[in-house]
Amino acid sequence: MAKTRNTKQKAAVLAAVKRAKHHPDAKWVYEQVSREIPNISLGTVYRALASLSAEGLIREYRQADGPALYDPNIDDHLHIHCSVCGRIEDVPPVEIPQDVLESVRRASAFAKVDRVHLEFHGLCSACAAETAT
Amino acid sequence: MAKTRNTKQKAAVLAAVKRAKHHPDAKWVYEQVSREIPNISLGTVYRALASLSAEGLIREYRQADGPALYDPNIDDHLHIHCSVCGRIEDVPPVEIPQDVLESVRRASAFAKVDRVHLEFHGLCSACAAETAT
DNA sequence: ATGATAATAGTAATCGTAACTAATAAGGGC
DNA sequence: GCCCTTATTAGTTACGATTACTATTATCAT
Repeated sequence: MAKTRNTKQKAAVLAAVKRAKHHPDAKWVYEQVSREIPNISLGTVYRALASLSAEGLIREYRQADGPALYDPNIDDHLHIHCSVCGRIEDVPPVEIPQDVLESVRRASAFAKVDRVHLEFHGLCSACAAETAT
Repeated sequence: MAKTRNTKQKAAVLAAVKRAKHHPDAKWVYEQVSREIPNISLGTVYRALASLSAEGLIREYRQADGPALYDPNIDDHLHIHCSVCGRIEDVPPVEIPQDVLESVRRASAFAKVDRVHLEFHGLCSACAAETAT
């Protein structure tokens, strides 16, 4: 909610993430934006990514292993990771039933359960085709 | 499956994790084991933790943010994180129905879905009591 | 016991990210 | 359009977690 200024750096970072066909990390974004603004600082990219995420224009996806990824798709969705090549695809959201959440809450003696992190892992079709040979 | 040797370092690391009442990280284990083996190397702790995890004697829990945690409980279970204090509790496993997994598989055009990472976030009772005041 | 070699201590290196600081540039008011 | 305040930047250093490297030590099959 703080008044944030429009800089060409931030605009370029946003544009780079939005045109990404995958889930880029900060390094990829830095390389992209560097073509346009050769002396941009890596720190600026990190700051822009954080602020764009906070503003809800992109989504930060903190994977368990490896760097944070940034997602041009801000609609509610989940991810599936290929355990061979690391490829990540979007999938529609999956709801955990309320009664299941309630049983988790009771088992843990927590006051409430307000967020569920759900991610899928599998084998993408490309890797499946390769392993088959 | 490689022949692994029994060293007092590895035994001490295993014992430290097993007696932990929480989900310790490598640093905590290092501090614990250092009392027993003062000149143990941090690298040795990391190596022992990795090898014990590979042998299935403990479980590695790679959280999205912060260091990897190690779990003395090797039974199938999940975790719930308090978003205020970071406390982590074990909870019983929750199954995702096969038809849901199948729809995820179809949506992603993956060949198969073989693993689901599921973690809960909420407010633990201690933090709830504190916020209430 | 002894020899091959896995594991160790100690250290340096790597990776992703955050923090710092002086210089720059948005953008609101005139 | 021109200031002026101050957010943002470039450039750099620092940091935490982890891995890699290397010479030395210690396990364990023979």
